[in-house]
Amino acid sequence: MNASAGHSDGTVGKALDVLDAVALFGRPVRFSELLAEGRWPKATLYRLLQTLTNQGMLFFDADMNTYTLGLRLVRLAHRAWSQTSIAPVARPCLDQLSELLGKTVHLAQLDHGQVLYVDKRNAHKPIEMFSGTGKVGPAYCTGVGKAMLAFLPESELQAALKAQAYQPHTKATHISAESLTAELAEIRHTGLSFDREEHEPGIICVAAPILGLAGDPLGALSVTTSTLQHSLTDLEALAPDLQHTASEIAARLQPWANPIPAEEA
Amino acid sequence: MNASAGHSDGTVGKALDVLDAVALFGRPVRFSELLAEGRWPKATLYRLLQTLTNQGMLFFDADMNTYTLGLRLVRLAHRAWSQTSIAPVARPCLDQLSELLGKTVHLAQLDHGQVLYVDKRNAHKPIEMFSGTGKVGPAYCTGVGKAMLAFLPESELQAALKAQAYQPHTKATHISAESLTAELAEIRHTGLSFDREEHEPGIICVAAPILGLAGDPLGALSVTTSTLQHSLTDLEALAPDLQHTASEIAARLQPWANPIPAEEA
DNA sequence: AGCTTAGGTTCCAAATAATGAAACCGGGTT
DNA sequence: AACCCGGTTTCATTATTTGGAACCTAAGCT
Repeated sequence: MNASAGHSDGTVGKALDVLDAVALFGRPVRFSELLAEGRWPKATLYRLLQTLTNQGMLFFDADMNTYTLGLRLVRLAHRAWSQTSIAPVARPCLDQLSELLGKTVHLAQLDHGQVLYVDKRNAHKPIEMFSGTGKVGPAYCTGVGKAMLAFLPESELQAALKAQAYQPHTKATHISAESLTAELAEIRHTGLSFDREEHEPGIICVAAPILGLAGDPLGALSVTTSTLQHSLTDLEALAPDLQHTASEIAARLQPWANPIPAEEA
Repeated sequence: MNASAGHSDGTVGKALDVLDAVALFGRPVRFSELLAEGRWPKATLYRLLQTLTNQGMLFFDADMNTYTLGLRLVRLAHRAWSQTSIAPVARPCLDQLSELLGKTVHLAQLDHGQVLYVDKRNAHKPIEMFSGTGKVGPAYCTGVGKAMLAFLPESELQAALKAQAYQPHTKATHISAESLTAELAEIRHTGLSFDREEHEPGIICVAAPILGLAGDPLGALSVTTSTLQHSLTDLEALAPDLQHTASEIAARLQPWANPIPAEEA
């Protein structure tokens, strides 16, 4: 019945919940810390952790008595990354764009109506690490999100629109599918999408979709800044570079679009 | 009773095996393709896939009737990556070294006696994508592998030595724990490890370990080239740069090594 | 059409694995 | 010594998993 991200089916579900819990801590966790969440009985949690550790999904540091995400997961990570993400292909383009503009650049994909950030470059600073990438965000109130929604085929768009939360993060946030749809039409025309402080006050961005052969959105690219530093007009001036990079990425993605395995063991 | 295979404990184990199987395909997989592996009975595989899909670890494309790695996995993957892999921390250092030397550079970690490549930079070419990273290789016949083995504490070393396959990939490959152990002693002295065409004919490399506070191997760094372009002596000349970068990475890793949470939820 | 096959899906009783309260350890503290 | 705390193990009970076989379809073939 409960379809939300909870305790739905089976042992596997619970095990994965534990995995999530460990991941969520973002640092080595002690057994008791997880137990304190009160989500699992002692013995059950213990066995679950043991199983996951045996399986290499978790790593147990015997010295500290702590659990961390395991190397098997890292291995899966690479596979997941290179299979479901356009990031590896887009990387050089992102580098280039980032260097050219010297601003914060995001690369995102759409998944089940939500935005998944798959890569990022920070303004000049000596490359902050993975911050942001892997995070999931809303589609209806972000530049990249809207850029992708705008080019979704009708059936998928409807599903995606339904999946949005329409929470008023700021005064500018779209709070209904209707107002959003109106803007999407415009985005479809210009091929450009703006975040006008719709997600966070003071934060604005321009985004462009990365389109496949069939005009379907493969991903989106954005440049983010704050109202303190730039205006929307400033951002609009960056559009050509953005769109150029977007189409370059699209071009690199072409061959991959075909069903060509082409991989050795 | 069944303790032979080592894995396959419980339902979770099987589910994760299925996950691996899907990941291994490297492309959308049909139910029947997985079934054809003969590893699971029909109904069982079906339910496992369903569970994993419900859990978001797999994504099911209803049009094509295919399974792919799911969003939840991708999210976990990123966490795993940034938490248990030294790659994010080492990234800028790798960039620097790669630019300095203009050669192929590898970053690896040890996983159950095997080498896991976690990052890579290719010679000058505009950065070939993720090729290699995420791959697992042998420790006994690679530069990075030996570099890490050499600094393993005795007990772990014994376990790791046993885990090696000692397959004679080339004429230079170590084919026994004894000859390998002898070289490891030398590596421990010099802090430098060579691959003298032990894995692939014509391919040589220098590697240096990345050592933690306790002298334990956190990972290893290598520069690879071919005998057509360079000699071992050429590579030896790069040692200082290699080792400098290795210790720089080690230094960046330090704070993480200490049991300092110092982070809010 | 009729007949057959292949890819998926569902049933159900038996076999198995998960469960969790409670007991148990080992080592610090009071 | 008695007590607590974090972690580990036991064990009878319970619920889930299991997988052979039957069952759908939607193609393919004669």
